[in-house]
Amino acid sequence: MQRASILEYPVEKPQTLRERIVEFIKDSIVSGSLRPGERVPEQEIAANFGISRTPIREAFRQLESEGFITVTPRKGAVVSPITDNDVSEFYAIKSLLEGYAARTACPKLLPKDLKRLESLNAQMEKAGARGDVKGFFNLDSQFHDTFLIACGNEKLLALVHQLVGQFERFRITALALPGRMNDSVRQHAAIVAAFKEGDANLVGTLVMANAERSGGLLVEDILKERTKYGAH
Amino acid sequence: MQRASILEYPVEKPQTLRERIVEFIKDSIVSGSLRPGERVPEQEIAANFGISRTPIREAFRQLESEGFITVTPRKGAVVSPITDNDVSEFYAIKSLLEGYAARTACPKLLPKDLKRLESLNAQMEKAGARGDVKGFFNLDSQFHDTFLIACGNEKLLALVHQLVGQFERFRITALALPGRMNDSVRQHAAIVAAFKEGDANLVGTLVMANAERSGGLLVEDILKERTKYGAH
DNA sequence: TATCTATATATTGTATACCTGCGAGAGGGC
DNA sequence: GCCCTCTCGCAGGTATACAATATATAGATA
Repeated sequence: MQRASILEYPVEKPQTLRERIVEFIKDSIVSGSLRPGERVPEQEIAANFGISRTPIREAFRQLESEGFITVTPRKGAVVSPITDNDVSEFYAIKSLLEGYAARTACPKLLPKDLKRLESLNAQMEKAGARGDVKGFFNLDSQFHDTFLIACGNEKLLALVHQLVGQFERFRITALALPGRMNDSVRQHAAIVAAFKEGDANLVGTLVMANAERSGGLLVEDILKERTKYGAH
Repeated sequence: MQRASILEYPVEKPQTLRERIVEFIKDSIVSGSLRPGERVPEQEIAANFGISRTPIREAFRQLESEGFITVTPRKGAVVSPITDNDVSEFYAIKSLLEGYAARTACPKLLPKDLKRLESLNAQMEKAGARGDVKGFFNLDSQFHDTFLIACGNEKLLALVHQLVGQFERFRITALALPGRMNDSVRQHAAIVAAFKEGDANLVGTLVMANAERSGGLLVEDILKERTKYGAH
């Protein structure tokens, strides 16, 4: 946690201090400047931002509910550690939810949605070519949101957003694996084609495969890294 | 919100005031004594329990993240309204997640799990016969938890628990519909039989059908009630 | 009479101070 | 020398006080 003035941090939306703190800590965790297992003392944050502990404690409650930190009464908060098993479980759920969304969205997609999917994938191809992982990531999110929104189940959309938000760091890592972006572009192309055909079952299967492949490669990579550096 | 002493409320687990407040408000919402759309003023709760607003505000953050209340900055908290559309979306997701869990759990179920499922369903039949909705509900939850646990995806289990907790009130209403408990017992029997056969796909389909039927009947009932009492 | 405005009130957001429980370290006893 | 215990300090939990904002109400003016 670096020194910072809360006044200058969020240029946009958030109104209350609590909301700003939530955003800041999420960013810190997702970007890796706060590492899993690391303690998050209220006082330190309060001092660094020059505010009281009250909004910070409220932010902690929210972050705890969303899975970013783990709070033990009378002991304090730590960044929730995420294991390879968590990652594996996450991708299984993402695959399931997105697969359903895609199947359901298939007959509902409008021509402009199809155009959008094609356009996004074309941009992704470019981003992949220049190695722009972050750019690719944003486009990929929009791609998936397209059919998550079109499926019409808003609760499902919210649920997926909550999940992917928590695992953002890992999803970016997965994209950065060698060849993964190009691979993903090919999968997306197949998905768009299936959408055009109106083959809902095929679309569902392909979307699930897309998630499972990311998950599989990432878990493999995590296990490899672990072996390299020795156990835990 | 009635007068009560926080000291006497929870006889068990919770340690901090915040946790007790969370439990209390959840119970109040689920039981219906706090109605959707109703305001939840911090001061009133603080006064009724004889405590300060601090733990209550923290409880609000948690309840907000879990979907029980909606907080608008500088305006306050209201119990989240739930529409028939929300119910419909909820059952779609429950069906999906539990269907997957059942399919995955199928080859993993031990003989004692099968025994447990049979025993639970037998108890449900009795509970249904004597019209014990609450008892049936608890048994039903255990029935579903059996394969949710066995499927091995802990995150999935937690997700389903979070969802069903939020919709508990409606699920009880669904069970109380005429004939629904007997109907459910029959569906459960078919599910157990499919588990014994080891037919994972059939199990998944039956579990999904079970959820969808509850959801369908409930939404129908909600719409009927609405028509009876006039719009909104 | 209707509408606009200003003031008052109620409620939430934040800061500060105090209390309590847990853990680390020092001291003494075995 | 080792272990047990007591005490002190730190960090989180709660209470209270103050600041800011939204809503309601009352008054004045068109």
